[in-house]
Amino acid sequence: MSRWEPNARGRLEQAALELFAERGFEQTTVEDIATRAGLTKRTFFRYFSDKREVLFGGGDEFKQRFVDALAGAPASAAPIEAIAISLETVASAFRDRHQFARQRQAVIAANAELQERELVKLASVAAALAATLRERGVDEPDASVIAETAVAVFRIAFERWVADTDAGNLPELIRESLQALRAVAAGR
Amino acid sequence: MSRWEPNARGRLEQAALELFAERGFEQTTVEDIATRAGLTKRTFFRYFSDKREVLFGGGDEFKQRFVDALAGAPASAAPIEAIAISLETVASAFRDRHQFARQRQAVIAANAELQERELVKLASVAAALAATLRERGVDEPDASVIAETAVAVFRIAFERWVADTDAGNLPELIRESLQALRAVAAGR
DNA sequence: GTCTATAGTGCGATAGAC
DNA sequence: GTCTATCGCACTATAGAC
Repeated sequence: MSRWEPNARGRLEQAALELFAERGFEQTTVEDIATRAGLTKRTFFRYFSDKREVLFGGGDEFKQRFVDALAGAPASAAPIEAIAISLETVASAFRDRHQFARQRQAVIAANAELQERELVKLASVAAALAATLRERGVDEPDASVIAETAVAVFRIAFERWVADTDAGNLPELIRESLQALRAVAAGR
Repeated sequence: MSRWEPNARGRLEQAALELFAERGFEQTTVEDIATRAGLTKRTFFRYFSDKREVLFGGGDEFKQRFVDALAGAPASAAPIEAIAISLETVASAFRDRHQFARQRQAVIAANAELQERELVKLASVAAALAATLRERGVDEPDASVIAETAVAVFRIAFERWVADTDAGNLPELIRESLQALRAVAAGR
């Protein structure tokens, strides 16, 4: 038997999600989480810079998926088409995650601090998408407007997706929201 | 002479902005702010629920300006036109505030926690605009898509405005960003 | 692993205004 | 006297330093 149980990070994330769901984010101390994971508070802060971060560990990977999909879109695609490809690609990766996403979203929805963290995560996605669009030759302010709008569309579709008890089709919801955007911008 | 100097709230806001600019948000304690304002920490928390709030006191008024301008747009105006009216109306109110906005934005830009708070404020504006659009008969997801996009456009224009040393024309920057949105959504 | 600084809260005391 | 703004103190939890 090894001195340390494996996957300390995963155990902390799991313990935190359980405890937040059971008794709420504020009613859970970092010490509680660490104890349930069989670790100490000090170890928690080795892995996560603050209490919220334990729910947002994969943030960079999430952002990177958007960026990679956008960078991989055909150079001939118009910005809005390239963005559509990026959003739908990321969306399709959530296909089997509906239950988990619902659970996580419920915890976040119950706490203002966590919602803030979520907004920051999405803002960083938007910034990364804008940078990638500039690399594709899109000038400002167009790049920022497209990137921010794309993230808004993704978020709205995602919220509609998790609000539903049975897993609908996230890419389809994305297409709907993008279509709404096109219609609105055209003045309809 | 009265026991209490008037305008405790304003003095706290002023002291906080000065101190944050002088030595940064994290290097300023609530006690520092209260002391400079001639008050105590306990009194600070009577006015502001947390340390960041002192920079976002007028948040509800800000949101209400967007909502009122949108609600006041002609019923015949298409959603995108009504939104344009709302954004430009609010923007024009900043005409004489360029210097103050720059100062405040510099403080916010220097600290991640304050940026979070700013995102929350803008998210609440978006939610209020979406609700107002629904009252105007716009269905979901269109209402949310328009509202989120509108706020993104405002933010991008505002950032460009404060980034400039001399006060440009904020409503004009808004029109530019909205035009970019229309062009992009049309696939150009 | 212990210690410290700070954010933020609860509650009662106090000093004025009326 | 009542009402209200402010203060003082004790307290918990986070977060980081040592």
